[in-house]
Amino acid sequence: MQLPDKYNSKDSEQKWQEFWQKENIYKFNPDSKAEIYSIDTPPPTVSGKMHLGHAFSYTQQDFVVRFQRMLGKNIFYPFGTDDNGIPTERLVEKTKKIKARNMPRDQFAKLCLDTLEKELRPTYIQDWKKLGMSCDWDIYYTTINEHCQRISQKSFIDLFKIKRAYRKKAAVMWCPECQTGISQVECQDKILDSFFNDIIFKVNSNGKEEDLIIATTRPELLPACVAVFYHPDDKRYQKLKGKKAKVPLFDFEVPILADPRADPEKGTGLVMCCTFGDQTDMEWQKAHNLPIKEAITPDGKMTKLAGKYETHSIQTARKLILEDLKDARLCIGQEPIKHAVNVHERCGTEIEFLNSKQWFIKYLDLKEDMLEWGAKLNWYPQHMKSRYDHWVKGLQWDWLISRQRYFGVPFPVWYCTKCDEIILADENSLPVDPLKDKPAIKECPKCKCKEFTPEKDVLDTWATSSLTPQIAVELTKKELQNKLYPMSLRPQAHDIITFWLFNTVVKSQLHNKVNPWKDVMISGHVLDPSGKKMSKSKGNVIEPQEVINKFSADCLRFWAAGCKLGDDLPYMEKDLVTGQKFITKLWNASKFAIMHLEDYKGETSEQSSEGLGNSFPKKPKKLEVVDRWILTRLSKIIKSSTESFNKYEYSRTKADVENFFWHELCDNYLEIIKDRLYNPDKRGKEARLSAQYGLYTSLLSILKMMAPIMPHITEEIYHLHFKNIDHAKSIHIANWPKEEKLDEKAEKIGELVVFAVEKARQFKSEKSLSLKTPLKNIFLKGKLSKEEFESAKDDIIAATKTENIAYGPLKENSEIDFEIEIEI
RNA sequence: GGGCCCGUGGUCUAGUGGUUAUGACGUUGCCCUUACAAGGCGAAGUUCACCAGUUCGAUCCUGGUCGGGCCCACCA
Repeated sequence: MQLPDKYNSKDSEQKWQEFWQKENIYKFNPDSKAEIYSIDTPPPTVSGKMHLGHAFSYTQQDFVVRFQRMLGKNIFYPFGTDDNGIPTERLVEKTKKIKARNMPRDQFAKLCLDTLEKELRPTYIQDWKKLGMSCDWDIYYTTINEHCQRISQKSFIDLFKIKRAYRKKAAVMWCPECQTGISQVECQDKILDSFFNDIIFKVNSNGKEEDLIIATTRPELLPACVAVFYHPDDKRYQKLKGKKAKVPLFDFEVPILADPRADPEKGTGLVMCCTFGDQTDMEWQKAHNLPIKEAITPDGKMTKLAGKYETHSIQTARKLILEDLKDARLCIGQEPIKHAVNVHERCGTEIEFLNSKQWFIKYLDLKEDMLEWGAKLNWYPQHMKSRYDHWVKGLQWDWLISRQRYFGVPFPVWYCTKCDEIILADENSLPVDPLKDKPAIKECPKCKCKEFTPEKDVLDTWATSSLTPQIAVELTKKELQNKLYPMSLRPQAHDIITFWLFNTVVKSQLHNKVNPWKDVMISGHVLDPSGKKMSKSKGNVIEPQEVINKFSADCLRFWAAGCKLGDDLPYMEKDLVTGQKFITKLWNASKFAIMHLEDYKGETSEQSSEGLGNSFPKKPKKLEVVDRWILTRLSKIIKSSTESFNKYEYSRTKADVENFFWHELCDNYLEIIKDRLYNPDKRGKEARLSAQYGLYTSLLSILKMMAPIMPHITEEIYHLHFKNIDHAKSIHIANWPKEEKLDEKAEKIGELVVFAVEKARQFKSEKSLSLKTPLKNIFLKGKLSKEEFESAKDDIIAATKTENIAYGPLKENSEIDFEIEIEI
């Protein structure tokens, strides 16, 4: 067969992606009896572009899934998109130049849905297909569709029934930009420039008015000041006990109190407490039963408490108040500082604390259980577990699940207009939108009132996406669901262990008292060449589609397989070249092999009825020693690769197979068997058949072991020839190669052959001779017997192009295995 | 302040209680060898961050130092 000289990755990748889809190669088989391997695929957020980090971690999970599939398992590999919540809102607001809060909720929701449907989702999903992902694309969900809304609302109702969901007025973390409460996990640190301002409070001390200097970064909160604190051991301020301080500009008095949480080292050792400046302020408010003063409105403006500063923004009020303080000589110093503040991870706005009525999931009492749940998961790599533990130990808030937003899953809740009784939706009517729908009951069970107020809030997106195992599994028929859940694997990157992984475990345990999966595999991040995280704001982002266009998906995957699971990897374009070279080498070696296998039918021993490639050809009666050598080497590689893959160490499989293919198979084996392949008249038909068997078996095995990593090129080569004998519809549903009995003796002899071949090559290279230059004499010494040497003699002569070869024994106690002298 | 990870030829990395310490990219020499010249085959290059300890022996184990990254906390 005449094969094209070059492999065209662009055509090939598209061709095979279409083939896989058309032939349903990756389709989950609900009727199969095979062991099920189910994956809780991460649903990517549609509102962003796919970035290299996605490509990196999604291909890594795909390696594992493809391997499991070739082991013969029935793969349940769904694909979803996460498109509800603030990210979508922000994108739609930006592209359509509108504001959600200025239009009716259902109208805005419809706009979001339309935009998703028509503009965002189709091209987005296409990007994932181009990576060569082997998902069953028909098992599809979007976190905003009815299916997900129903499951999410049902989850809420169930949690309410077991008294885990509760509603309470409390101080919550608030984003003034998004105008919603947020949860602990959505906060991020940001270092900002600020000033530490020394402000004068007055205290009446024995009839005299004295100055108290208090340092603060937030003078705009003066109107909400409720107390002044000092440390109980701070000698300077003991005399202030029981006195009152007068707040500057606002001229009201607050108590001066002692509390160990006041740091004597910080500022002047005096601190003002305002509800709600930060978390300590809230603790003080509770501990000392201080009044609640709200200075800030939900949209980040000053309240009427601020007097003449009312309606100004926080920033402006800060500026104005400082100016006024300075004018009144009440601000006597400013020290520029850099300090970390909490910002909302979606928009970067500084977090405020606001008193409001919200829904929570009660779980702070479960910390011990959470640690146990985490310990029951199989973590790959193991050390990622500590991130989970660390997060659990640091939890301080119950999970705030209500969001004062527009596009999301609504709470299935109404309130009695008169008595505020909570009315849940009927479970059979889910999903509901309380803004449009009516509750099932006609009157309040408590007060008989007939009017209800709908809950306007929507659920936190994580309240829905933490249900992805149930969401995916419930897309199948009921009898299967127990087999699919708990799932086999959760793959994801390490940045969302505290968001998605943690929340999913919590929900699964609260609902079903089991972990949602057995294994978790955690991928690392892609860094820029200088080792920094890639992010839009830094402008160092590389788009995977560019990489695929310039190189190929297989190259990208080969690159992603080059680092250990969980490791971060700096992206350097030159590293993609390696994969391309590998593809070229694989193509050329296959071209050579297929050329010499054209007449090889292999007398297959058995054929699989299911079309799974397990019909290995019969072993020829006589196998040459070099062929037994390569097959033994191959078996060892198969064994180690299989073990590595089972432990999610795909990078090791890749490295082992790559090395075996290039340096053992191509550099040596192919060179050694050429003589037998090309010259059956000289070496005999049997010797040729033996070489063909070795060549066929080792190359097919290499292709199969590389198939999870480079699915396109391996499929292409498989179909060019190997399929005719191996009989699988696709290499990806062919059987993973099996190791065979090792032939230790042949392996030793093979080492001698390789030694001679490599030395001869080195000899010629050092003398600047062409590799085809004939050699006159080779004197070999080794610990092998004369007969053992003789069994490989013809192959050594042919591969080194030597006229005469002599062999002698090496001393028993010699430290080296072989010795060689070469004469030209 | 706490936790986790990491520090191996110029660059990125593999790895193990005893190896001539992987491999790739880069550098360099040679070779049109009947698979492979936008290629192949050779060669050079690493005191395995530093210091101490355990050990017959440490790049690998322990402790410390320095440096880098990530996460969490604080954030008046």
